[in-house]
Amino acid sequence: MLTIGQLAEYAGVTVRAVRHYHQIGLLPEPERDASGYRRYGGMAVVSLIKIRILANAGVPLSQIGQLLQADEPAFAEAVARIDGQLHDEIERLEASRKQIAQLGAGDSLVLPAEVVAYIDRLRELGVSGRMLEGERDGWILVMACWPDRVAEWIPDKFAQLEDPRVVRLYLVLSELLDSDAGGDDDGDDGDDPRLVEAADIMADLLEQAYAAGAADFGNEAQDSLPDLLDSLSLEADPRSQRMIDLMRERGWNGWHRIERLADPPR
Amino acid sequence: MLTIGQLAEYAGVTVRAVRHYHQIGLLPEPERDASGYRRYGGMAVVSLIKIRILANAGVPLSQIGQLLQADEPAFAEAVARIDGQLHDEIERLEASRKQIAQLGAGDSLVLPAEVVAYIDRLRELGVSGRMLEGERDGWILVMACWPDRVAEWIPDKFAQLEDPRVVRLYLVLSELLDSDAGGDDDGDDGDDPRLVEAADIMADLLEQAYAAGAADFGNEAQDSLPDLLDSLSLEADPRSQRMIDLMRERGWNGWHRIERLADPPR
DNA sequence: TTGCTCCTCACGTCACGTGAGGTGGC
DNA sequence: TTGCTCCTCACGTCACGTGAGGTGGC
Repeated sequence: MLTIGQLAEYAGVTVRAVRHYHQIGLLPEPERDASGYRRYGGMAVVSLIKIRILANAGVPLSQIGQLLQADEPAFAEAVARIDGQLHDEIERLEASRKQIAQLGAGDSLVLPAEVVAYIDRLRELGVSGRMLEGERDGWILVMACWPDRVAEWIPDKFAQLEDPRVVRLYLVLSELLDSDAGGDDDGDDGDDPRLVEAADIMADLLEQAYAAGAADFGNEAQDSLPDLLDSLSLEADPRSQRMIDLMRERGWNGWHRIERLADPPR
Repeated sequence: MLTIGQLAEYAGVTVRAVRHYHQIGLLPEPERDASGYRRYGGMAVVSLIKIRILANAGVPLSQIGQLLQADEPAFAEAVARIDGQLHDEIERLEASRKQIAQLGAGDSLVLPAEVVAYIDRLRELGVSGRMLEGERDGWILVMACWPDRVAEWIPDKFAQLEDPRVVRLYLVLSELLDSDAGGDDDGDDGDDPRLVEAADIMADLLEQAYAAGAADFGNEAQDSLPDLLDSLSLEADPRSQRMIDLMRERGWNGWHRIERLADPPR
């Protein structure tokens, strides 16, 4: 007859696990010897091994008892169900593997291929790592808010890259992000000339789009996405606030949610 | 700005999960609005999505914070490690699938192919389902105790099946098991003739083996396996006790652990 | 005004892990 | 005698779930 430790070893579980199975009534308490030790027979080994097979398959302990009592057809049905769940779980883990692989590669994350291609194109154009991270985070946000619209927007974004001013804008912002957040935070003695250049280009582009009749600049009426993108920029780099101010000076309100200010800024 | 419910929906988690991440410091507490509600920006959505990707990959929440702070090489290394763990987990689940499939098919369980073949052979010879279950449980026990010796024993077991008496023994025990445990438990008024026949065959076989010089009948000195097999039989069917008694009358002690009694039973 | 979301405790769940304090076996 | 196993509470862990009781927003 086996002690609890031997039983546990045969079945490949801990002693505590065996005691736990007793507590919840999954494994019947065996008889005790003279000194109060539990003594197990062969049946306990067999039961415990079956319990572990089901538990390893993810079956809750609360169901294993009934399962081992069930008759042939009921048991076979349950086994088929468990097998299906295992299959699903394996697929979930395989999808998860792909996701973290992307996460490790630095880009894409959960992003669709078009967006990855767009970010890759930016990299080719010389946009820096920090800026690419910002782009990626922005697209993650876009995917979370409007997953269905991304496919429509991407071609426009590619087309815009044909304009050298757009590329220049990306590169200037790149440089800005890479230059560390700049000595003191509060001293506003003169703007970084690159920030000014970025604002100038931006205003220039918007002016042209406005003249061409682009009424809402892709801002959907009640959607929070542009606001979220604004807040993302602000959280990523406080200098975004200054950028927004500069845009306001040039007659534009907001950065991602864009409105033409009718009057010059007050 | 988003409420906690909107944030949770974008990231595909529960509101409670978001609050939990605040509690453990994984996601920073955002500012509150006038009525004390949390208000989130775009950064929170991005952070939450990254957290979920890592959590879904099985990374403990307690590690995710540091992971997202880590620099490129450290992060890439961690991702490689996580990917390896996912790979292992998938393999574990696939092995588990095979095990429960076997469990569903009724036989083998964790048994090696030779044992499965032996049980299949018994089935062909007409051994009943209940008896086969007993055999299987016995072999599970053997695997738990002496996994390495099974391969040596199986050829002998097959060879024994060439002897018609061995087959007859299996069939008689089969019939016994299938006939329900027999009216009253305590009334020992006359043995089932099949039980007597089984004991006779068994004694006959042992006598022959003893005469041929098989000294220890495969019983290893201090091993508990034969005792466990005895206890398994006893637990599976109380009539096993009577079988042991009958064997003792015929000059043999034990059933699976077998000793020749020097003298006739006292 | 009704229903929905939000808030903060705080206990519950699942499958054990991990001491705490004590006794038995070799 | 020492070290190892066994015993029974009983609290801890992990990632939330689930009310409990109350307030704010539309």
